[in-house]
Amino acid sequence: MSTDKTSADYLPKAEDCNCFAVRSAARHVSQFYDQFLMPIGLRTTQFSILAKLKRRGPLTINALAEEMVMDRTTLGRNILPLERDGLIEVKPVATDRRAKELRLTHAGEKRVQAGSKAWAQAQTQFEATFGTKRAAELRTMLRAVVGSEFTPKGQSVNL
Amino acid sequence: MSTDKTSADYLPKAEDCNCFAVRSAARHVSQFYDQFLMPIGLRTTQFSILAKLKRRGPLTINALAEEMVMDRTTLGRNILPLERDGLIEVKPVATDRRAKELRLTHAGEKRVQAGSKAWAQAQTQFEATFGTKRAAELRTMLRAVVGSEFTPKGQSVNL
DNA sequence: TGACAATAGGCGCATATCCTCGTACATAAG
DNA sequence: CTTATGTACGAGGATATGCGCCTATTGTCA
Repeated sequence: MSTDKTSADYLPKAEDCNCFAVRSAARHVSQFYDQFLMPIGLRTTQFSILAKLKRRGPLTINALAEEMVMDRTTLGRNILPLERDGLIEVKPVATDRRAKELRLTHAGEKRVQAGSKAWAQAQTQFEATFGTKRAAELRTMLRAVVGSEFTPKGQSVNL
Repeated sequence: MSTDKTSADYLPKAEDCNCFAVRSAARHVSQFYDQFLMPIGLRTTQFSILAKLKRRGPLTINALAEEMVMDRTTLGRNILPLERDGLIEVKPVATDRRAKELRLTHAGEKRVQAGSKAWAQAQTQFEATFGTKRAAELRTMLRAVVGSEFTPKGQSVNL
């Protein structure tokens, strides 16, 4: 009788939602890793940033944000506490006065060092429970997710 | 020659980190689903909350938080905009004056209805790209992650 | 019944996340 | 050289996330 009969009133279950699944898992895992990094004085996000800088060397905000699969403005804020605490330096790029280069300081290097040990403990304990092989499979899947372009909502990707 | 030689200075790669993997994927997927829900006036988290309430019926903050794999205080804040916009009602429980019951309003029901359609589009498009079967496998793995108790850092769970 | 542990939430603090709009600089077209 | 377009960030606004500390209430046990 009512007007809505096309799609009915389907109510998505949380178990079916890919978004909810990955978000809730992210919360769960983040809390776990955070417990190991907290004594070091780092959050998981901060450790990720520092470790990435350590590996890649100095990067601009845009470049780093893209690697982190993170919004540019998000990264811009996330580096503030790191800069405040003297773990990174932010310097303008000589060849392009718009850009800013992020570079690990000596203190930052030491913090990464300490964080790496804490991270290794978390990682080991995680995989002891979840399984090393399974964890590798999970990461492979998640990488595929990140690499996927779902063509947001503009339907076609025509430019 | 330096003093540190026990654990060497291993630097974790981002590709190996389970935490980074799930967090970056969560950001990526969240942004995608958000684009569909934005016209409805909902974030993914908000939609999750409303949909859960629709399914489970009225719940207390603690009960809902546990189902959402979310910190109690986080949920307590997340419901504020929903309450402000009249999508949910917050009432004290008669039998326990400490507890508060969250209940969908009529407007909330309609919003969930609209959100469900947007969600279905996002879900469909996600799985069209990522694969329905693969997505199901991924969710299964993520559920397992959430269900895992990694015995945080107190080693043993003795109480 | 009175002390005490346990439970339900609130609040402040700090970060994380992304969007929109605006600014400074760079590059290509004319 | 001037203008149009594109790029790198910043600021503001709003929600998301979790920890530690605090209050109110409930349940328990001597």
